[in-house]
Amino acid sequence: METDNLKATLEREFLEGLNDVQREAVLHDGGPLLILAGAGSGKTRVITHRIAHLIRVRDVPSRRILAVTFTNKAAAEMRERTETLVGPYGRDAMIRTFHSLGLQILRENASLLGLKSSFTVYDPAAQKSLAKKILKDLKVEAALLPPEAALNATERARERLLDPDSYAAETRKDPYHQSIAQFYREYHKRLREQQALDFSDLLYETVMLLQTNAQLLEMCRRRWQHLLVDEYQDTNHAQYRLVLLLAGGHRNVVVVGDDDQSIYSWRGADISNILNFEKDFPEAKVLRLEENYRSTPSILKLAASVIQNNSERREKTLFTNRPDARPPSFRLYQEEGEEARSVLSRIRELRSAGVRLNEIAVFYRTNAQSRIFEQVFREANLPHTVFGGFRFFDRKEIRDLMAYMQVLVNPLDVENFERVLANPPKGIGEKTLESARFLAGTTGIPYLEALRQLAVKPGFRGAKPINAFLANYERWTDLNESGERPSVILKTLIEESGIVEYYRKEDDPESVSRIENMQEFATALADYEDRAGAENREVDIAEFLQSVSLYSSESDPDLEEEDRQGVHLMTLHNAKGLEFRVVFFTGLEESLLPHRMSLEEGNLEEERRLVYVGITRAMEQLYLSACRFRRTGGSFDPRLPSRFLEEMGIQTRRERSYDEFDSSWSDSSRSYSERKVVSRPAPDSGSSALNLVPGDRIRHKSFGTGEIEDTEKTPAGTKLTIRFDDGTTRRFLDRYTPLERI
DNA sequence: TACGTACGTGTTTTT
DNA sequence: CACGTACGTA
Repeated sequence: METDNLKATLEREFLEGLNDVQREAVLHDGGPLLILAGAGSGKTRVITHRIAHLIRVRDVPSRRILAVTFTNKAAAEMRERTETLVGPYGRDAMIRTFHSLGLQILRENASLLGLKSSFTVYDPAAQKSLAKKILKDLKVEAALLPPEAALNATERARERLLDPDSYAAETRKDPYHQSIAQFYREYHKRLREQQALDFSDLLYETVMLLQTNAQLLEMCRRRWQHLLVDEYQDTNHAQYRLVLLLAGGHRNVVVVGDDDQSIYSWRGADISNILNFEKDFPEAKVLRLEENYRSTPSILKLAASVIQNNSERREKTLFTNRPDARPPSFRLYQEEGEEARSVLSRIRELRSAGVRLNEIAVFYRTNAQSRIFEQVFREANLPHTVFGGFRFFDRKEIRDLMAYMQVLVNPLDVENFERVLANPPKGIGEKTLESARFLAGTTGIPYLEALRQLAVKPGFRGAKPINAFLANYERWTDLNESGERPSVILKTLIEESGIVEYYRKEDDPESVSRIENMQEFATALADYEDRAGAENREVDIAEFLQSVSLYSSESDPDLEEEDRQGVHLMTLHNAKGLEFRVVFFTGLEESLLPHRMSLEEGNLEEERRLVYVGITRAMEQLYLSACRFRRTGGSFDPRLPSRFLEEMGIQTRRERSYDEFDSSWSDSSRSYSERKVVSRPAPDSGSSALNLVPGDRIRHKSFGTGEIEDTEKTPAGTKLTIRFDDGTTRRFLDRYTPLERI
């Protein structure tokens, strides 16, 4: 009786504040459920409340629940919010990313794959170094097939679950595609020889394992009786198959997503997974969450005006009952420095008006754009956090040390071995590495053994440094195998590898920070051990490296909370799933957004979704901006305002202040877009008429005199490369650049 | 042969 | 601007 009362109370608690559709989703009995959740419609809320409901009201043991997301950040948030609802009752719920789920299943069953559970997960650097060697061995010109392209193609194939044979079979017979097929075959072979997997393998091999091993599949289905998948619109084929496999028995699968927010097609995401859910599960119930709780009506309206231009989408209308606040605004700046300084001063105003800094975000399309904001904010002492750029674990000295640890765990890992042999420099160069590789490759002996044999080979001159290294390596291996604490091993490596001496150069502040980073790394590992120790878990190097490898490009797990202070700087891709009171959406320029590359790939609709994602992150205030000119690399190029601004009905003809814009825009966005008031800058206000050729002398009003070095016809006009007399080289589009012939 | 430096060249998004 | 390659020196 008492428990019934308790349950009723809990049930009410978990439904409180939810709308009818959200309640229906939480209460959904079982079986397949598709939730089409518009931006800001409370989907994370629905998922976490449903988990809470399952555990506390329906008595599902938390270890029977599996929730899958795409990013560690999202998983962490989901875990946190579940804990808020059910406290320790949710402790055993498995809330993870697809990749970490795969990794766990593979570790537990490595032997079924013919791998040791100590296998290595290659990071992009290791992948690339392996790819280069393979292409060289296959004698494929780098110009024909760059390593990145080869890797990209193989990863796409892997995501489609094509093994090298089926890939070769369906590949066109031109030399380019044949080279890729050949590459894929060799790449896969070498990864396995080196006891290594790459990111796409974590999904591919998991699917293969479950497909070929009925017993294991049955175990997984029994283990996870309820499956919840977030951001379903971003699943690739492998992830999709994984969901079908895991849900196959009980069919208790809830997927949540929004086709308008699919922004990862370039990573193999297939929007038809969400569009066809009802075909895969004909008995599926479909719910639509269309009430937005996040943004003001004018922000939502702006978002709708953009996204409605997409043709491939499920029509839906978001509405909100929130009161309107300050309408979104647009401002055009001269260059990115001005844009950044203006954002800074607006942030200062917001701060004095009581907005906390971590409620503010600055968005941009590419990571390179963060630089100017970091610089301006740093000079102004404005606290800020950059997401997704280079992080602690990406630093060279840290990666080097991780390679040292990695080869202690997996001596067959050639990529990390070569990194270790080359860093810090120890008298072992490219030629030696090549010989060892060749010896290992032709005789089939392990790389380490090849190195040993090379050192005693008559006539081989580079034996001394090899022997010195091997002696070190054996000592470190003994230390590891004697069960020494990982942090002690790391400290030993820092002291004995020569890495400190190498980086300790003169009074370079850079090298001081490198050495500090290494110490910090050792401390982080010691903390990790202590935390695991508190749970009575043994930590080995392999486990630590794994936990780091999956966090590679996200935030540093340790510095997380404290460092989250200040204004958030991030790419649009990083912004998905987050919300902020105030959003500065910067760099809305042609060739940046839509990005030139996407345009060439015919991916305009995805760029539009990116804009949609950006706009819908804003709760109260949204500031859009673009620049007339932008410095990229060495040159300073003119930019046109993004076509998406036109779609929003935003007037971009001349520079306007925020207030001017507010009054003219606020309530008439439609009529602007219908009249197409946006005009491009005059087609030619530059120097096209001069018909400049290499060798001509010119004068530029800002940069002085110089000589035309090169001209190149591009779709946008003729691109001039000018070498100025001060020695600098700059590139301009002739039609935008007034020049004087001298 | 190893390694540092000078130059030239191309530039999205990330688990 | 930052990375990768080509070259020159020890």
